Amino acid sequence: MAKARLQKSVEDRPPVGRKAQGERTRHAILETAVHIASAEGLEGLTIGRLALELSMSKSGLFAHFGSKEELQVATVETARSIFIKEVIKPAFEAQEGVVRLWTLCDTWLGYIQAGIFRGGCFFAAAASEFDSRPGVVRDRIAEIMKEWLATLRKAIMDAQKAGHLKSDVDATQLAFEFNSLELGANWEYQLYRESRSFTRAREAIHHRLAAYATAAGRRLLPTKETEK
Amino acid sequence: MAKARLQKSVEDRPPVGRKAQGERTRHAILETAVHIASAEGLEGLTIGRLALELSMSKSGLFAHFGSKEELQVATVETARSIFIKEVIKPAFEAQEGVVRLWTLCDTWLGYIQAGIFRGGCFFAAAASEFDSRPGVVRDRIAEIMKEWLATLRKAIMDAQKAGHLKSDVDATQLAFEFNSLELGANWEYQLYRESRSFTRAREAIHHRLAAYATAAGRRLLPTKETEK
DNA sequence: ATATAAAACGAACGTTCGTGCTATATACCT
DNA sequence: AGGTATATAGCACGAACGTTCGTTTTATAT
Repeated sequence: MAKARLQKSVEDRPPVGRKAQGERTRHAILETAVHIASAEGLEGLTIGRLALELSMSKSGLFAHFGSKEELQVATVETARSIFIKEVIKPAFEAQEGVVRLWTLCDTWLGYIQAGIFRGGCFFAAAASEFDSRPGVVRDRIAEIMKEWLATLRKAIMDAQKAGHLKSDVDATQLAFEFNSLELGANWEYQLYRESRSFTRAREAIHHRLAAYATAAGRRLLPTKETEK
Repeated sequence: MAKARLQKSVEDRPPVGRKAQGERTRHAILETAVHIASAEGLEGLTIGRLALELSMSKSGLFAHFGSKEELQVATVETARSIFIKEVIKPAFEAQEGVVRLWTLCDTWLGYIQAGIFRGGCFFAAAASEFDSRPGVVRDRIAEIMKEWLATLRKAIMDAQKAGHLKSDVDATQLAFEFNSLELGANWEYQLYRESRSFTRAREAIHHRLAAYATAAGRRLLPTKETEK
């Protein structure tokens, strides 16, 4: 009785205690899983390989998930957190409007360039692997990508509302184009490892932003010299 | 004797004879392999599965290639032939210049839309699967993609030479952008199966062509109503 | 210090993978 | 007709796959 009450009060605190050990291991597993999966794919991510890399037993690792599919879903979820931390959050520290929109694209490219995931964009790889493989994994990936496209679209519309972009620009269309250019850069970079791919994508996006910007918006856009 | 002479005259005709039987089987295998691989990946393309689909024995099938890697390379090569037949050749029947350039992009999108490969663009899938997996398969894929980018780039430069596109347009940059938009459409379509993805890519490409075209080039560009 | 529940383990399951070896059937050449 | 290269099949292999099981270790709450 007293036990239950005490435990309850601790429940949402930083993970300490016997129950927390599992969570910590699980987290470590997923951290490794994300990087293997981004390079070798979510199917190439094998439980034996994962166990070996973490020097633990297959069965001990497996117990954390109950099935490979659940491991895959958990891995996707972990990748999403990383993506949010590395791309979304930094961009949302920028001022709403055309600056945030540019930062969003720029940071995306930066996160590929920095090699946050061993195999480039986790979701580009995962989407192309699972797009013709029905199931919960595919569904979750599709959801997350919709989320991302919506974020991009909203940033565009916010930039319009702020008077930085002309109002007759089709936000969905522009979001599609930006996303394509980013995926294109990722794709080319993974194949040829030339950083020019990123320059090209930045160039294309910047050019489009400058073309669609109002006078006010253009003043806020970084000049080419300012770009890193 | 008479028989032999007869055979020689037939040599380049549709394959007949005991040696030809192997070739025919091999061709049939690869035709099936390409479609499985485009959907399930070149690694997911398993010899057992392939044999089952063709109702022949694993070993009998295997004998045609000697190793899985060789089967994969041959599959990539087959996909290349199909791509050439379905995309490159039709475009090269169009007049050199901005029309051929547009046709090249339009046909590319059409070949995805038509579902020539079960899993969308074979090379988009293969590239993203093998980009972090060194070996001959990866190398061949990278070569073929360079080939495609070069074709796109040359079409752009030819359009410039023909006076259809402004000469200050950076052909490599534009080729990158067009390729990205196509890959983006393929990616989005595989996930959500909405044909709007193609409309968006066409819109973006067409818009760019119109912006970069000379007066002469603009006259040759299909109007939106003309587009299929 | 001891009871207890969570966490990790080792061994084995039945499949499927790619790859050999050996034998048989088929089609051509002399 | 007989010999020969080719094409396919049958069978077995070792390894790796995801998964299950019963047991042992570990950590904490009392």
